[in-house]
Amino acid sequence: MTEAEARAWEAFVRAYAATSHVLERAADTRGGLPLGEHFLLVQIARGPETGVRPMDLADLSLLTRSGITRALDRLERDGLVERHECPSDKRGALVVLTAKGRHLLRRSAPSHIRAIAKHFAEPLTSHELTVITAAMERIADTAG
Amino acid sequence: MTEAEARAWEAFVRAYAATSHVLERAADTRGGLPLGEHFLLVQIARGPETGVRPMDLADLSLLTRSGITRALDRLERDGLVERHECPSDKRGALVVLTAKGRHLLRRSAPSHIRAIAKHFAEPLTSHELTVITAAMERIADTAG
DNA sequence: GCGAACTAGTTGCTGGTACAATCAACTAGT
DNA sequence: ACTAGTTGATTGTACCAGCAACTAGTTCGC
Repeated sequence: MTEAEARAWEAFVRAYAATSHVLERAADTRGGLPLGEHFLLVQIARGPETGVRPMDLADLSLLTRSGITRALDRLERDGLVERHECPSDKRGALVVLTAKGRHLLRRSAPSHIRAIAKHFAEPLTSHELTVITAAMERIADTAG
Repeated sequence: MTEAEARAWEAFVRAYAATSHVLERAADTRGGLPLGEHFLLVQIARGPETGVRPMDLADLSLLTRSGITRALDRLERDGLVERHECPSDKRGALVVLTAKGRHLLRRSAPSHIRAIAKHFAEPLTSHELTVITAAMERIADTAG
């Protein structure tokens, strides 16, 4: 590994730590959803009407299967999602947003988006944005 | 925020999650140091001979002050670092590597570096590497 | 069909992190 | 020097994540 690569890695790690801390705090002070839960709800909202399999959520994937279980427990306890039985596979569940979950997601999204724009996107040129998107997707796919 | 920005953010988060998981596992199976502790030891090794202030470590910064305290507790318990009194400010401590810590860091670094090269740097072109370094450093500095 | 291998999801346990409160030491204003 | 306010570091508490072990349902090979 070259010196330049090491420097890139360190900058990458520090950038992630800095932005995630800032966003977490921003969400917290505005009564919004924590980063992880927001991400999860977005994935569920994007999925088919019939629901999303927890396993697919794990693959997407910031959490392991057990992490998904606990996160869904919390979201279900708070009435934001529901688990339904999967007709084609009785082991599995189908997770869907409740009306409350959909509503909270819509209400929480704007400030979340503003925070990302301010702390992540704004410092970047459009060329950097393009390059970063391609590079990050490649990294995520090869590593994941 | 534009669609492109949202996509960049999501790719960024997923890339971080994927690489950090892979590296953590790689370090674990080879008996190496966990990511966070490795990072911490590197920062301490880089610092002045006289030692590094825990607060500076927190600023660098993947952990809060309290996180640094616990992490240093573990490292000190394992004999990798020592806390000395700071002569110029008696509230503070000066953290230095022990011989054992220096040795373990040297032994752990190569596989760590190989893993970063393989899962982070290798998928990138040199142009991407340059762009990413500059962009990530800017993000880390503006957010942190 | 029927048992073996596999997969989806959950749970006990352990370890790590943040937040808030606290203590001690430094700094400035009087 | 005395007090007020700030800063470096530590501790109590609660929460969150991963691993490994487990249950239940599915699929494959014979």
